[in-house]
Amino acid sequence: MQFEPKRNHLLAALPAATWARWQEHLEPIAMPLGMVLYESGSTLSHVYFPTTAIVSLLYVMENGASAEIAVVGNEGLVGISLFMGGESTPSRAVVQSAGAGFRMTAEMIKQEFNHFGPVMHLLLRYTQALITQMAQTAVCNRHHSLDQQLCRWLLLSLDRLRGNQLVMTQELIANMLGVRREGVTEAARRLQEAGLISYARGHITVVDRAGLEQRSCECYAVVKKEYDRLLPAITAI
Amino acid sequence: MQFEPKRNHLLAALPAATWARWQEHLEPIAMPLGMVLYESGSTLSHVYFPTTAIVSLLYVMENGASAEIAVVGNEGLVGISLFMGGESTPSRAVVQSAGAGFRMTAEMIKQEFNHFGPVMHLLLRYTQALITQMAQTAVCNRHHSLDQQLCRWLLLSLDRLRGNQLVMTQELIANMLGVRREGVTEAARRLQEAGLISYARGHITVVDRAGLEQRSCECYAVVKKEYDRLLPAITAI
DNA sequence: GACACCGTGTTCGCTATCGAACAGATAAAA
DNA sequence: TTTTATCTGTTCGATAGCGAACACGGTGTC
Repeated sequence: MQFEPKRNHLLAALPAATWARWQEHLEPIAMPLGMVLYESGSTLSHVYFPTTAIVSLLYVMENGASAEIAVVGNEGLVGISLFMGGESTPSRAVVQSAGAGFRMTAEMIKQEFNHFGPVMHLLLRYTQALITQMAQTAVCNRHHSLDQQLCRWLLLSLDRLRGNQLVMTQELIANMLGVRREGVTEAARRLQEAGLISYARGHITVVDRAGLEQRSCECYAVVKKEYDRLLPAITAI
Repeated sequence: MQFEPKRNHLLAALPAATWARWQEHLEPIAMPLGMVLYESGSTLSHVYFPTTAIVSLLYVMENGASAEIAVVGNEGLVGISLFMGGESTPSRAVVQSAGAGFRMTAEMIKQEFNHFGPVMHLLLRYTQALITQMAQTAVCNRHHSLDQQLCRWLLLSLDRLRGNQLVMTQELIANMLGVRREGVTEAARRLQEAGLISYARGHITVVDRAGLEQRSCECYAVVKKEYDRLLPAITAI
């Protein structure tokens, strides 16, 4: 069931003719936790359309510390640099929440992007949404508290999953946010004490989603609104 | 002289045929300090190609605090959302260093983007470079000290100017970086004591550029390298 | 059942930055 | 020339997050 392409919103939004053309070129692929879809600077061989997996775009610094730049789930695709023309980026794409997806060869996606207007415009609108997410990440990193950032992060992840549970250790979250694990522990405790989440050994359950939204900074709402605006038919599915 | 279109690297990189077509559609425009090219959420009427001006893409928070998302000078263009398809973005574009540039109507740039391959690919490669800058801003905001960020910021600005002097108050820099003015004062004093810059009432002179690069975090180099890679013929001009 | 490991909880001092308040200095305006 | 506005320098205590160290308790393995 997780190998159902239409669970990816971009694939679901394709015109019928495009979809017919693509179907045989989409290869189902499992995405286990920690899988690296591309490395910093490496030429991409495929683009990936997650259906149930969540992928983090991370920058890993020279000293090994890391920071998440954006997150991609079933609303989008991993590998925009293929059609943007750069073929690679200085970041790394890592599966943050195990699941599945589909992939298509670099050659095929470039051809589709260049020859068919509707595909191009869909992919570019998605790219703009992704840009907004990156920009807001920069703002959030500058101005907001760890508590707020954790709320934002949980909400972004939740939007890309079914259900209200995340399989995710605090250590992993800390790596994504680019903070210490202890900081996440304390922030998570505060959220738990406030009755917003409950967690145990790598399983976080969101109890009060509205509460999370309230405690989050404006960044989550800005990003969400922009995705809805730019990809309307899609997020409605 | 500042109304010389070819001082903008994107314009300079256009194929001859394109250039011939564009010439009469480029309107010279002065860009005084503080001029707002577009507001958050507003539909853009033009794209701007700075020649001597520098433009900051800023996000302004609900409480009035701000953070720079990226900076655009004569290497690029302001208003990518026009051809990306969104028509607006949640950020604001403000002239950070007075100068001049050219602009083209939204309609014209969209038409050019959609009908002519080389233009599209050039603009998309530029967009990818801009994306890298945003991503690196997020990383820098997370991990690096104010001193390092100031170095990065000075270098980014310097690359977009002639000479080695910036007309820029510490207050303004603080707004861009999203920090307090006092913090910038102290960081600037440290840089001055180290013999890297000298400044006086809104005029900063870079004395030792190599020193700045050394003291800067890796973020500057990553961004620079990516611009050079994605827009090679251009930055060589 | 014994054990090792992993995920989490908690503590310590430390530092960078914040927020606020005010002082001095230089340029621009009257 | 005087006045005013702008820009920069300096100080204070407060605070969020860091880095390191270690304790606790489930879970899976042998």
